[in-house]
Amino acid sequence: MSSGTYDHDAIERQWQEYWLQHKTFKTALEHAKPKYYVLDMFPYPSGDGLHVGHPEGYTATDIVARYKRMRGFNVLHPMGWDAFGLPAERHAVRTGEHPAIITNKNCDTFRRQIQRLGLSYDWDREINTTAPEYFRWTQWIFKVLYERGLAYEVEAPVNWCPALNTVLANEEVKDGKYVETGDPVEKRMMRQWMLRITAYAERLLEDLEGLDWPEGIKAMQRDWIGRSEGADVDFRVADTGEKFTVFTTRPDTLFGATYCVLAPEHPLTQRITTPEQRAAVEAYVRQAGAKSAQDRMKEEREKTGVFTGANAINPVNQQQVPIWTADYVLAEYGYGAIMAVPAHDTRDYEFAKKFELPIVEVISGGVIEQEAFTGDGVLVNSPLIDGLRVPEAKKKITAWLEEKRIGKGTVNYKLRDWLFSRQRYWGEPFPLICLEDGTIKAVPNKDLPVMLPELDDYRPTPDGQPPLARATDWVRTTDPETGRPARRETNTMPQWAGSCWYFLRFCDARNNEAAWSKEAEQYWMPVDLYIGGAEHAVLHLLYSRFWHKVLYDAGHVSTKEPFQKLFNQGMILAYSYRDEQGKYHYPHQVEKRGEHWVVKESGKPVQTQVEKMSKSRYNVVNPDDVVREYGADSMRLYEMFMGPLDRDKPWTDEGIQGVHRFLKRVWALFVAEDGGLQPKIAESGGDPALVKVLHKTIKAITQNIEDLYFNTAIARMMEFVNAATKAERIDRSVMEQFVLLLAPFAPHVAEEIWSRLGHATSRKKSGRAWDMRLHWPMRPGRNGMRACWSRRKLKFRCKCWESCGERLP
RNA sequence: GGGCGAGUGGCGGAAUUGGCAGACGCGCUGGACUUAGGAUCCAGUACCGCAAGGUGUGCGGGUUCAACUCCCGCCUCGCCCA
Repeated sequence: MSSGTYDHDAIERQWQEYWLQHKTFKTALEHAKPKYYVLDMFPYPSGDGLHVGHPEGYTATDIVARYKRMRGFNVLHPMGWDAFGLPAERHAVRTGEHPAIITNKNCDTFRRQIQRLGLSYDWDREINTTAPEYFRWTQWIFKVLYERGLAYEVEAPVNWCPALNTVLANEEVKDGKYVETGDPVEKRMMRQWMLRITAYAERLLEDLEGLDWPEGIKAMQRDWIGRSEGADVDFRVADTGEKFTVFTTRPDTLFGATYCVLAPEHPLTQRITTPEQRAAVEAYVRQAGAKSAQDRMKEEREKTGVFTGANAINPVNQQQVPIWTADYVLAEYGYGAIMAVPAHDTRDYEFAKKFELPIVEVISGGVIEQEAFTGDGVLVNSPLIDGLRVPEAKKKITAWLEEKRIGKGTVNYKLRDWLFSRQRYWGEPFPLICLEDGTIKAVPNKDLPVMLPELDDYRPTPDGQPPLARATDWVRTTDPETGRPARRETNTMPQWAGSCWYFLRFCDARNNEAAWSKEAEQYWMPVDLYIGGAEHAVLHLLYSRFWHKVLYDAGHVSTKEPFQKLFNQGMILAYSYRDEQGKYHYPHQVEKRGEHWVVKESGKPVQTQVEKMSKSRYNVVNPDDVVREYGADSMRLYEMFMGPLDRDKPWTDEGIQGVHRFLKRVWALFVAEDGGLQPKIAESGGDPALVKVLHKTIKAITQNIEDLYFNTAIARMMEFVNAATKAERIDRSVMEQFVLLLAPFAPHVAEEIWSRLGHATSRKKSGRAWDMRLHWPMRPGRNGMRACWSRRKLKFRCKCWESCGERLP
């Protein structure tokens, strides 16, 4: 290829083919080099293909990966597919086709699209969570959890969606409906596998401290874990032998407790109800069962509840207070029972007002005739602790309760154990069997993976059993130790399972003997930089951290935390055009006339706004189209140039044209119309001013990449090109260093120019040729303008770095 | 209601250490390329004003020689939690 025009398509295809063929980005353990592990949140390969949102994070990590390689790091930069999941299963239910077929097809599409972006992944490490050689180890890790007592079975109330015949997670249910389809969801008791994540609550909270994560994400995790200090207090039920325990964060307000509330599901609720209240309580309990936890907790909701007829005895003053049942108290939180202090708790206050229950002030400072006072103040009406302020009062009353053995100081967490089973086909089977006597046994490691059975019909059974129950021959098995008959577990794991440990598999992705080798894990972990969307702020990141800590305790990994630095990219939005009837129009169907946007054909006015991309808004940008028209380099550059990585920002076609023009100017700066080098690039005698510009550019871009400020890095390159375009004569060495700066951002055009500059890249190792992928330009040291980037003179290079006042890699 | 974040030209954004506000790009205006321009190149472009000059970083106050940046109070938007 020696054409003088910038043929992005030919250039990009040529280099992509070269990289793949030569496995240019294949990584191996190299103990002599410092390592850098840069990871993307791997995608679910949906049938829609890649979205322009995906490459934003991928490009950012790719720039960092390429840059770190140039700085002498051994870089682990892998990609894979989080491929279990509901869409493929729905497709299977509809068509009767095995979900692996559509899944693999989608993976192929994603791989092709991702490779077309020139991302420098080590494809020899590609993984797929649905591959038996992968989920074999997911099952193995489940066994680690199981054998450490962290997996257990319960009959639990679950969100059951009759339309889908499956259980849903709490976060998948809103207003009593499945968020995806709007199908109604009800509570149902069901045998479920749970993971004891609550056993790790304290450590999950504590270890957030040392992580280089956005503060907002840490705050969300802290909030999710929801640690609160308080006290367990025992209340006796008057005239019975019964008692119940409440958890309160405000033991200082015990003297203000004027009633108690049991959750409708609390075992005592029905037992203590007096005959005259029975009918009302039973009706109420039935009603409450139909509501979701989220709905019940809503503050703006009108409080409801029923008196049980029974009274409790307040342990601090022996006063009798009525016991109510109300759905604003959840069975799952604390003990499903509270002492109500209407004077100092907003929800109790509303409840007391509505049902005319007494309100007793025990902390001065508010106007309790008007509203609950939740602030700090001085205790009143509380014989043991009068005159103290809230924190001291808490301490003193807690000590008193402990002394009297009617309570104790405790820590409570909002975090619940993790509901880990799904009644679905397309997930990892549990490596468990159940003997006839009910004993549960783990499948021996040598028999892993437990494969999914082949089915003709992927629906649940008519009586509501999971689809796996259809495979009767598969379910019926024998205990490998004793030969006795046994049954397989028919639930499967949730989609989160595979993504909880994929970063470990990448360290040693082709290992058939173990999930990973100790050597590889110790070398590569932890992940140095993890980039992905903020939608995984809590669940994926918390679940992964939990598994990692379990693996750490079991001696399988050497770091307490998996992800040292986390960064969330923003969303890519797009302009949408909607007319007065609310109908959306495609961007090519509208135009701007004067100040207003109208539909081209009809002249009807449309409103324009920036929104999330979606098919229904007619504003989706397809990466394939962008790459075809402008090339992968332009796409990469534009996604980085739009604005700061962590911010939401709108896609515009003019914007990508702008960076495409920039690349054309870069090309023209090096390549003359006849395809030869521009004559103004000379061995010596170039404009000395440009050397200064170059050094400023090197400094700025180096720092910008370290800080992930890619938009300003690109602006600096544009400034350099503007200056270089104006110069009459430029030193070849200056131009060469500029190409190196460009390379992580627009690798195809940079490699092409590099080879046209006479460097045959890694194709030959003699003469001028050295690998541009292993050299980052540096500013010169004190004693001169000579660039110091010789690979052979590593020592000299290090010295130079120091003289620049910059840190060594 | 609570927490976090943001508010700068026509637009995306820069100034992240208190030190020339508006880098860079888009758009727009004018010009060149002896045809065309949705190609390319050159010049201009915060606002008001012919100009001299004046005004400007959501609003109101404050600290400072100096404030987009720090402090206090408010408004708007976004996200998360309730």
